[in-house]
Amino acid sequence: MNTADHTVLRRFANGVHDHGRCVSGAMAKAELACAASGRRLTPLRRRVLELVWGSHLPVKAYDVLAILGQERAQAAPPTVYRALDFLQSVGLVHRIASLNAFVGCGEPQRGHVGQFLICTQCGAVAELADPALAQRVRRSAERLGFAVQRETIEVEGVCRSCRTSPVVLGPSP
Amino acid sequence: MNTADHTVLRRFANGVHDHGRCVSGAMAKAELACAASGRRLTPLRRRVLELVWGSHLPVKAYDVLAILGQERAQAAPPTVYRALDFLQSVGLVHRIASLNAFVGCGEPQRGHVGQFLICTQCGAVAELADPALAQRVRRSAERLGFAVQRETIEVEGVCRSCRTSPVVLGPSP
DNA sequence: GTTCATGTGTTACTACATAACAAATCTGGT
DNA sequence: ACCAGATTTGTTATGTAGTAACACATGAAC
Repeated sequence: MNTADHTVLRRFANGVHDHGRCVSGAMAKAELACAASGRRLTPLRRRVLELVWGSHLPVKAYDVLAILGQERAQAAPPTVYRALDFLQSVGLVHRIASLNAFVGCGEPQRGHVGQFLICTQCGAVAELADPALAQRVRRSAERLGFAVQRETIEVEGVCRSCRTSPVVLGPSP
Repeated sequence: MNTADHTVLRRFANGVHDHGRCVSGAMAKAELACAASGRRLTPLRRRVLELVWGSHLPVKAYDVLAILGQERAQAAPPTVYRALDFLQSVGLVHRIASLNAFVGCGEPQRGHVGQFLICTQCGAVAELADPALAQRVRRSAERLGFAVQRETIEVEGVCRSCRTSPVVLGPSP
């Protein structure tokens, strides 16, 4: 669609799409990623990952907990947070610090620099992987003698579809 | 000290320094910034700003509350959060999302792109203003049709002084 | 099949943040 | 000085996010 698409790890859910395919694709990649690293994708962890992939919106831990609680009698905060910690450690989900929420990762195999675009209109989150940008951050920090371990870039703004077809909340005065 | 120093809005508190001057300087700038924008720097807000500037480490809201509670009988969470909201709106403090903590801003008058270096060893936070980097982020987002409103860049790593004189927690085995 | 590591259940708690309304204080106009 | 409206602060209560600690269960490895 444009020249930078190869850097997009996770798209905005613009327009109608078969979200079931998003989910099943993500689950398949998750199986592979876990198998490759010898980690166990248990039923619980699998289910939590599915719930995080429930939409293209970031998902709150306690929302996951609420749904999980309907499905199994025993579900407490640690149940969810432990699963999320695991999924993060394998690179299957990311935590968005500015939202206290989680999103599924579209490309768990690739490096994770943590670049996110957050639409303030529809709430959807896209993930980028722009190595040049990451490199730019690294150099800027290293000029000050700072050794970078992890970069978090969270950009708020309005996504394309919300710009072209903005949500109207009521008649303008 | 190096060619990029003009981009440093807030330094790591490396080595001994007269922190009283940091604070008094910040308070003077705060008075100016508020006067310029017609906002009121009340005694309460002033005191909260001083407490945030208490060190070069990020400060938690409830730590501010604890100190404030010793000084005045009436101090509840809203007391602190309202003051912090005000100070943020004037650009006098920043919130570090990944830490749930606050730091004073070294240059309230200048644009605030929100670029932070967080040392995982000593906990100190530096603030940068690298317009080229901000521009790079903006362009990367705009290629996807995304209109940037606010950029948050929080980089974890090890600062220069912690690299050169690392904190030793015990004898190495 | 016993052992050890890993995963999950359970209870309790700590930390972070805001809603809603009441009281006090400041500001500008007369 | 006085009043009216706006802003700031006090107060109570509640909502939201995340973790500690320990018990129990399950899996893999020998």
